Amino acid sequence: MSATKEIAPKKSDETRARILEAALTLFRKHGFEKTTMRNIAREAGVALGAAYYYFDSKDALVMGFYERAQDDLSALLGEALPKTKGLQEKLHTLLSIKFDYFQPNRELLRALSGHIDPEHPLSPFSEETRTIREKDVSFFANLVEDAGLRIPHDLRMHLPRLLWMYQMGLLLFWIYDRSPRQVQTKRLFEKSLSIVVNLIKLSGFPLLRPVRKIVTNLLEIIVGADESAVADAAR
Amino acid sequence: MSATKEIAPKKSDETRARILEAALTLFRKHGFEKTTMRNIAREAGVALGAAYYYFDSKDALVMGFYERAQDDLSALLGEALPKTKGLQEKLHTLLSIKFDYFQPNRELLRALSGHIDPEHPLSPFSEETRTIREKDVSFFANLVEDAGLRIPHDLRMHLPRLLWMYQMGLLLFWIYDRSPRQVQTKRLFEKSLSIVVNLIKLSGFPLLRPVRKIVTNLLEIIVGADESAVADAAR
DNA sequence: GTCTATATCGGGATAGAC
DNA sequence: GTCTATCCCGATATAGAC
Repeated sequence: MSATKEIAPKKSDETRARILEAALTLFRKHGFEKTTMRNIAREAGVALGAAYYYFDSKDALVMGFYERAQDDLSALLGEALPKTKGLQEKLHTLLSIKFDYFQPNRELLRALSGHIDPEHPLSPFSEETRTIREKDVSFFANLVEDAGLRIPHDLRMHLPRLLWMYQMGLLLFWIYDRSPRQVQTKRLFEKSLSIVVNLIKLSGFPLLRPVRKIVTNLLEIIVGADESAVADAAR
Repeated sequence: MSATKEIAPKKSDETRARILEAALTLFRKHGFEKTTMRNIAREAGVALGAAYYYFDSKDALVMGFYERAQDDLSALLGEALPKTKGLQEKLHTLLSIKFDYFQPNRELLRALSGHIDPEHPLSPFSEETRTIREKDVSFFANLVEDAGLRIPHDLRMHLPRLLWMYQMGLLLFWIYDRSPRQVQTKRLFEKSLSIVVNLIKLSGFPLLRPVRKIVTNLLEIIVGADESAVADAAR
């Protein structure tokens, strides 16, 4: 009978949600920097200490935002992707959905884009965001799988991560795109996407083998650095 | 007689230098975040107000560091580069000198690497750092000039900026390289440099014209975005 | 113009009472 | 779980010594 643990998390989990909601509202309205924890607490109708009780820091609120976005996007993608065919269409759909989803929070993302240091908890490369990142990479892995292309093994093993980085690059460009309705990003997106897809399709072409080797060699140095850093951290 | 203006700026310009020096020392010793303006003032043997008299903010101290680095590097490069021959050797020398110069401040640079937003004064892409950046790009322009290669016009006009971005990428990788003596960066550097140089040398090869077009097209979208942003800011 | 001393404020974060 | 009080620090301002 006391299944309150799993079934009814209503208790004052709702307070937490209210605080997060208040924070996001204010972030969107006045920007991240200008929004103070005091404002957030007031907007949510709690005391400052209460806000800190639920979220260890202002950054923890951002983490809450990341997690919610991941959940929402997971649902949206799971819905839309199965209806698509081919690598290009799938990638186009995935990225379009992300752009649409993050549109209202573009300014917030800009304020957060400074977190590039893998040591920083909010960095897209940090240990703290690892599960989010890996889930995100897995979308690309599934997408490549479902596209059903024949891709050389050496490239294939890096492809999900590579596409994830392509996505991050596009998002970064988009965040700082000051053209009217981010049409520049749109242009870059369309143009680069077909190049990327063509490169992947061509990658099995025997003549391109040396080129592929050069690319995968570079990749291995970069990823290798990543892995030894992880090994480092584990010690 | 009263040529104090140009000849003897010793007055208490020296104080300014001392404050900057104190700041850098503390940044190196305790990191950027943990160093307070109060500490800096104390280390320099002046009052807090004096520190703010010379530097409007903690960030202004960083700007001072950038400017000094630019001056120092300008001298070092002007000394070393004329003794080199060929694109590869020149690029290798330039980048090696930068790595060596920044080595003691690697941690500081890591703390600053978050300034990626072109709106932020300390960003390498900001208006405030424009002259520094342009001077830096001009090193690459001269270097390409002096290497005396025949390079297609469409690529040549983008090349200095492109090489500058290559440099920034390497520096970024280096800043976060956790391998023993940044040997990973060393590997990436050697390997990528010869690829870059070979690509440039091959760029005039007629068969590669379509490839070059693809690259320059993408570049123009990206740079175009940059320029319209500048035009935007001017309005 | 150069600098000290000090007071004040805003905001992130914490301690401890209830 | 929630609130009040408090601390720390960056930043600003002011009054005044030299």
